[in-house]
Amino acid sequence: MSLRINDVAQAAGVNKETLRYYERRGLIDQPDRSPGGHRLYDERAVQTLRIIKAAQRLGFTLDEVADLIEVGRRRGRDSGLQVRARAKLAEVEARMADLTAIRDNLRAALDAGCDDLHECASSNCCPLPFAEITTR
Amino acid sequence: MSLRINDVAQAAGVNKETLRYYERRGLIDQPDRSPGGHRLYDERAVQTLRIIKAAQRLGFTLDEVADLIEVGRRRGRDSGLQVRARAKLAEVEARMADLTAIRDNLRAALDAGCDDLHECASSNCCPLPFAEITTR
DNA sequence: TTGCAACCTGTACCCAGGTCCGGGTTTACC
DNA sequence: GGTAAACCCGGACCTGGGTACAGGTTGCAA
Repeated sequence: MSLRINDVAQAAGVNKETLRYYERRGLIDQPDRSPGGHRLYDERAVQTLRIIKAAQRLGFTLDEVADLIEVGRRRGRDSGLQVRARAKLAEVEARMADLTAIRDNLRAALDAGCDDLHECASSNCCPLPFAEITTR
Repeated sequence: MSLRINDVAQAAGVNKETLRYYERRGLIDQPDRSPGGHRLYDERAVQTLRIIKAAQRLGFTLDEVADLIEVGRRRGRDSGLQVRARAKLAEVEARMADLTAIRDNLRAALDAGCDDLHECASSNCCPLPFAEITTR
């Protein structure tokens, strides 16, 4: 009653190449094999994929997901998920602050009716920040 | 009274390889050359670089910047900057909405005290969205 | 005139997160 | 037992925005 790579991929909504890729990266366990070498998965593989995808949607990279799975394995109190989620939250908020600044600049450019970057760069009444390059 | 590649790069706060790269990509004009083939820039090159960097900070890709410069060149009313800025604003706002959802999920996971992804995935009281994979 | 910094070209490499390809097995069904 | 679909593996390729390197000129000054 085992699943083959394509079954698992479809059930989890990913490409089957992605499973082999995650296996290479150590994100999912090496599955059993048929006598001829074909991968044979069980239901838990689907769940693991869902977990990986959920963590990615929370903004974790694959390396971070691998780490989360690793610490989850050798459990005891505090798997570290809380700590990592707090750090990731701070990252996400920082990224949102960046985007907020970008959005405000775009809106300012729209409100000011900016229509030519060269003109804006040479007149100093344009709201776009042309000078702040070296400071970032 | 011409500037060499390193002068321009330093004035604009970028790597000099970046100038050659932008030249290859058609973002900056081919500069004059010395008899021996060294690039000779004028002041406008520095301004162009600043414009490129400002546009990047507004979230435009290099291809989009190339396009903005191109339409800015053959002017007439409406360089297209307004239209493009409006579209980019919509993109930025969509990205912010994504990040808002991510942030809210992270906060929910923190509030719920989630500590193990496998446990969360199998109990259905966890606020993390494990099922929404195929829908995106 | 010699020495060395700065420059030239073309190409390879970096990051992440996959995707695709080719040539060769294996499995499943009729 | 034949055949087509599914699978195997290793490696190349993709996007974006650069950066690094090798091996060969040029520019400028002491």
